Order: sequence, then structure tokens, then C-alpha cells
Amino acid sequence: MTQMLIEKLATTLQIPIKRVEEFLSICYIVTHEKNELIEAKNRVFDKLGYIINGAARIYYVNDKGEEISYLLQVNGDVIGDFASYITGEKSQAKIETLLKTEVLYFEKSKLEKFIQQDIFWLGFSKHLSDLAFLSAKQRLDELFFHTPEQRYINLLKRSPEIIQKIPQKYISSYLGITPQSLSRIRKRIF
Amino acid sequence: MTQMLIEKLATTLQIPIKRVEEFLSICYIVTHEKNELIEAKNRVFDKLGYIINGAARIYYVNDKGEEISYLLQVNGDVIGDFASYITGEKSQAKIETLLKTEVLYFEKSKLEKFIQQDIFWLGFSKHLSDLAFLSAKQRLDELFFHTPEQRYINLLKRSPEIIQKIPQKYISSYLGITPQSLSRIRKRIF
DNA sequence: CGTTCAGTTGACTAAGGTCAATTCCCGTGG
DNA sequence: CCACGGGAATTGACCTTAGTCAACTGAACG
Repeated sequence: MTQMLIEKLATTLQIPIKRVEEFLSICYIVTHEKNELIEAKNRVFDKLGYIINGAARIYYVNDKGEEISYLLQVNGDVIGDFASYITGEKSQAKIETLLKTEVLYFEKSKLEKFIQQDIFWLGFSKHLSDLAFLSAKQRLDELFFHTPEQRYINLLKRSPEIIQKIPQKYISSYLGITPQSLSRIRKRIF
Repeated sequence: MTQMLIEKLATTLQIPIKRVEEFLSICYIVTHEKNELIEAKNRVFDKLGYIINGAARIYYVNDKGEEISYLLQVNGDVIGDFASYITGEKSQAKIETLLKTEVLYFEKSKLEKFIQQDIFWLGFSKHLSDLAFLSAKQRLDELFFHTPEQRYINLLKRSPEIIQKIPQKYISSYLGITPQSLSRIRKRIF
């Protein structure tokens, strides 16, 4: 475990280094191969992951069998279905790596044990919910207030990493449009 | 304070009646007139409200001066900007009642005092964040997976109360379309 | 080389946006 | 009681943009 990762987690999670070290005692790292299906649908998400290095997509398959990319996650992003994590209900989401990807996982049950031992972790747990809310709201705002073209331009600015790492067909789906439309938008804005 | 309201809150918040009674000690009720601007923009939301009876819209004004209805809230819904509530940052949202509306408010600072006295309220506070996340995700899914027409049909099913109480111009904005388009959708689906 | 799949391009369709005119509804004042 | 005014809702004509289906290009890989 590098010092850099610890510091980054401290910043992201807004907790002291000491606490990060404590937290890491219930974490484990898995290295996934490229294009590995790491979560199938119809299961309860009893853990969350943090991408140390790599890229993944969280997607759904609709009734026509089309895959719809709900989220594209890169370094520092979370993977999992937070709704399933908090409600304990089954998730329809599937997760696939797009590159060789190192993920730091922790299990809900372990965090719950922590909470029983030290109330600090309940506050931490609330903070996770707050972060999940804020990122859902951000994505919601993006969809609600902007056109696909604006969303693509915003994505270019906000996350060049996604543009770089992830094939266009997934990006178009994430933006809520077809690959053809994305291709035309790209043509239009240059 | 009616018994019915207490029971409803116990269900909504998923806490025992005893706790609801305790919670109500830091709450107060305000009755707003119809079409009252109850929150201007550029302020921090240090409280949240629960609509006992009535209707309100949470909206933004874009750079063209157009009002965009972000949320339409009726009986049992929350009013406020949860993002501003948790981050302490200023909100661009404005809130206006659409009917004479009774709202149950509580202040963040009061809840924080509660938390210091009894850890139960930290769990409660996390639960609020979870609920906020789930409703943001629900709205996000609605926007991401469905067309405006489907969204209107879903709204008809999910909340006839909104259709009844709230003028179409706000509903169209909430759905992300113009009043003209909503009018055409209504024509189309009958 | 040939296969495969991502990405692009073209022709056409569908749906929502825009602008303007009209109708409907409702409250108010003569 | 009726006429009028004003805003909401509808309708029409036209525009813009994304979807669809199909063909083509290009790069990666065996």
C-alpha cells in the first residue's frame, strides 16, 4: 500500500490518515483483467470498490438486449451499486472492466462491525451516503440542464481521462445517445 | 399535531413513534400562502421542510431568465436543497408554493445538537442522506432511461397528485420539455 | 491478406424546439 | 349578469437534432 494512495483516500473520504490506515485493515485489493465481468446482475451489492488504477463501466441491459452504460468510472472513482448497497435489494447493474484494473474493496458487513466498535465509522458511513448523493445529483443536473452536445463538451473538460481510456460506443451510451450521434457531434464541434 | 402525521412520519423516516415525538420537539410548522416565494436564491439551506399539506416547486432561473422546475413537491415530500444542506454551500434554487401550504421545518443546527446528545440521531441523519440519494437516483434513472412521453406516462401513474395540483407549464419543465410539447404528448396518448 | 469490430457517413424518419396565432378558462369590474 | 382582460393551454408551420438502417472506412489481429 503506497503512501500516495493513503493520502489520496484521506482527501477523498475527508478523514485523517490514521483513520484511513484503520479503514484499510478491512479492505483488500483485487486486480481484474481487461474486459472482465466483475459483477453480474441480480445480486446484492454487499461491498464497494475504489478504482486505484484502470477503468470500468456500470451498465444495464434493456429489454431489447442493448447495453446501456450508466456510469464510466476511472481512477479514484467508486464501483458498485450504492442503491443496492444501502437497501440490500438486488441490482440489475452489471460491471465490466475496460482495462486491467486494480480495485480496493471493502465489505459492508465489515464496516458495520467497525461502526459497532467505534461510532466514528457511523459518521464516515453517513459521509459516504452524502458523497453518493452529491455525485448522483451532479449527474442528474448534467442530464437535466444540458443537451447531449453540451454534455459531451463538459465531459471533455471534466474528465479527459474517460475520453482517453474508454471507447466511444460506451461514452455515447453514457451520454444518452447513439454512437452515430456522438460521431456527428464530434464532427460538428471541430 | 395530529396522530396521523406522527404515524406517517414514523413510516417515512423509519423510526419509532417515540423518536418522532422527540424529533418534533425541534420542529415547527409554517403555513405559507399560495404563490409565496419561500426561498430566494444564493442562500445556504440550513433547514429542511416536509410538506404536510399543499404543493411547491423548486426551480432555477437560467441565463436566459427562464424558470426551470427541478422538482415538484406535494404532500409528504421534502422541500429544500439537500446538496446545500449537507455541504453548507449557497444554493441557486428558489422555492415557491403553488397552493396554500403547511410545512414542517427543522433546522440543521438543532439536529446537530441532538446528535451530540444521542447517537441515535447520527444514524437518523445518515438515513436522511440515504433517502436523498435514493430519490435523486430515481429521478436520474427516469431521465436517463425514458423519453419525455414515457416520463409523463410514468408521472401520471406515480403521482396523480402532481398532475391534479400543479399547472402544466411547471410539469412540462419538470419533465424537461416545453409546454407545447407536453400539450402534444397529451394529445398523442389519448 | 482477410476477418472483425469500432467508427464514420449518408439518406431518411421521428420527436421535440421555436415562433406565432388562436382558443380556453377564470376572475373581475361594469 | 355579462363583457372584458390576462394568462394557460392548444394548435399550426417550420426548424433542428437525435434515431434508424445501411453502407463504407480503417485499424488491429491473426
